[in-house]
Amino acid sequence: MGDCIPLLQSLPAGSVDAVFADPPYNLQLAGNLHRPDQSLVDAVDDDWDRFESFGAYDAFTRAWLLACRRVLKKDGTLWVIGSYHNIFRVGAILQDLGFWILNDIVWRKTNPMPNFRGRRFTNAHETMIWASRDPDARYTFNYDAMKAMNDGVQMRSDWTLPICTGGERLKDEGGQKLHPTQKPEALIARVLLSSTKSGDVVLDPFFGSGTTGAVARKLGRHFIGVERDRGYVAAAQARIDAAQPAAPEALVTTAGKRAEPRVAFSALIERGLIEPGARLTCSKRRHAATVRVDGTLHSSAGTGSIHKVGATVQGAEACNGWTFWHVEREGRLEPIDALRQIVRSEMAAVA
Amino acid sequence: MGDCIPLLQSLPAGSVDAVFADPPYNLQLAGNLHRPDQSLVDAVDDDWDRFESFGAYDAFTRAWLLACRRVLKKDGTLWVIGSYHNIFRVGAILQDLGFWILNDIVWRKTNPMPNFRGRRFTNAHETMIWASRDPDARYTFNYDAMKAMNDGVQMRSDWTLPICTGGERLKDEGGQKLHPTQKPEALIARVLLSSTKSGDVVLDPFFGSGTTGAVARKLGRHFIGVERDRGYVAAAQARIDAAQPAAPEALVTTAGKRAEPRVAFSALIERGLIEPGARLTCSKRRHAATVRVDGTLHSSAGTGSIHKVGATVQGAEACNGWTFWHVEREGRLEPIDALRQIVRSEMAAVA
DNA sequence: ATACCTAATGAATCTAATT
DNA sequence: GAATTAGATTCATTAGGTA
Repeated sequence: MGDCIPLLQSLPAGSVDAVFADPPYNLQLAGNLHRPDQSLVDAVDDDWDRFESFGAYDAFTRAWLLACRRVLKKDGTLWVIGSYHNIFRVGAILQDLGFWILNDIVWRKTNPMPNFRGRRFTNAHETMIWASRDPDARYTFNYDAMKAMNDGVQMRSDWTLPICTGGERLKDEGGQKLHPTQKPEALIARVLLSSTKSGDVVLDPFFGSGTTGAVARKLGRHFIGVERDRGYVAAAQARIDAAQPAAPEALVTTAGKRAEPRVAFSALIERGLIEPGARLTCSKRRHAATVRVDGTLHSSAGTGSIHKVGATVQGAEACNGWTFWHVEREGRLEPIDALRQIVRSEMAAVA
Repeated sequence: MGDCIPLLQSLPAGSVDAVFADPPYNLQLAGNLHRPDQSLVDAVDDDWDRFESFGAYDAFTRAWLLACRRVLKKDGTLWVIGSYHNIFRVGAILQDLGFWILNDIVWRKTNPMPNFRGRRFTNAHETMIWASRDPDARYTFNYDAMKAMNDGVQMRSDWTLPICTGGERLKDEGGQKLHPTQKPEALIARVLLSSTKSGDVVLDPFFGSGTTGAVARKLGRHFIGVERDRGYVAAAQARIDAAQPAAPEALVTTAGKRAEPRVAFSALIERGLIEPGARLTCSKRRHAATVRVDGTLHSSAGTGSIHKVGATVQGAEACNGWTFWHVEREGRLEPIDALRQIVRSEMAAVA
């Protein structure tokens, strides 16, 4: 328990195989945010996430990265997770200190918080940087384990996982979330399975609710966790005591690919399968509509999605636009559903 | 044709709506890479991607970002694409210069190059940063068009698109790829559709094969492209000349409620759609108020606009009175928003 | 036991026009 | 330029209650 920067000085140099760090993001939030239903969003406004300036954040970042660097073995690697608020600064400083970036990994959230005001893209991911202490490090990468986890093809730099909710999310006595930024165990598990060996020592300088410790114990790794908050330390200890070391294969969560991934009509335009301005008709050419650049249809009867316009022109309540609308190819009318299949086959490899 | 940093000085300040930049990535490749079948990977080893140090790359980055910042309108936005080699440095410098990050966007490649040596995760994505010139900018974001493109739900910060191959990839006389890092048109199209309006001016300081220009022309945007290499300039010019602008009616994209004309509640009274003295209730008849001749509401909780009284009776901070308040018509409760639509259609007929 | 409805919530740099 | 007013805005998932 304590501040990681002075505390890490007490550890011997070159004693740690890997670092996983989830530092403050420096969110710089101003004012309150409400959902459309008027409820207040519970923001991360803790003291530990407040910094006076980018300069202050940079100095903090440099200090903890240097402290981690000292305790890392020469072939060790370091992971840092962050968002666009801080990850660019962290990445640049880490390069300046001599770390060598091996990959940046995107955590795609299946269930992110939406953008309530409709003024930006839904912030649906976070970024992790994986770096070795030195450019010539002989780091650990369990290539085949990762490939096996990914259905027999190489693990990519984008990982699709849900955020930490439900029973996994630690609660306080009042039933409220114990820690504002608890990470899912599946995320840390993939980190440790990819870049550490059984028996390795993993250091987490911002231990929080102890996810790294719990996962390390389950996966047969040793860990060192540093945390300033007494309450978090106690909760983490209880959590880790309750964690059962499990067989690794039990932790591998198969992603459960959806049988038929959803395809937006606009994807056909983006793939060049349909041109903006193209004319769609029903199978008997009784109804027609024009394709617009954003993937909506326009007809004299109205404007909207392929389904909505299909329903409108027929005077029906609903319509499956994929089978209703056709496009002329080589003199023949073909349902746009056939084009959707082409996109699906491309996406299937990625899902 | 020329170097963007001096060339941008000749443009008037505040003259550009958006910047899309695909700068050198500073890949720092050493030695050759062969595929498992012994074939040589055609690496990006061009002179323009060589920098002496991180410091040299940072100075270059700061210079072109500053030049772009000068020519951007105050409400303009800037996009930069990069990989883990350079994007952290670009992002940090951009923040230091006062740009305000709006999103980081992950381009997930459906068909990335595999990792041939099996020593890292497949590098399957690139990162784009979208930033406004200033924190308080009133930037363009076509929220409803993006939502329409994404099958009716908010567009997320991760976009899944194939890399540029096949017929779209420009070739030289020898049939070899003309440019080593040509981006797919679908990627740039989504950038321009999301954050620019028809008729806007888009600047690309690293024009390369002219993808930004070709897409801008197709989508009815103006563009300025700067490129040092004479060969690329010629190829880009030919490509853009061949690009067909989309039909104007296809360019119209989905606009939401925000784009519709404002209607004062008093206009409903003036048109006889609501009588002074009429009783309004919420959808569950839990709250009620009376309409006064000047278009204000009166309830036991207070008096004022439809929005203010709606908020007051609920004890909420804000309220959209148009959707909150209902009026009884033919035995059924109908939101007053429906009456607003009648006024709007009358206004449209006159306009 | 199942289906259906309502409520809650998550690392968020979250408005725009008029007075 | 500051203050005020208008009014637009959410997705996936879990949990719990009711029919």
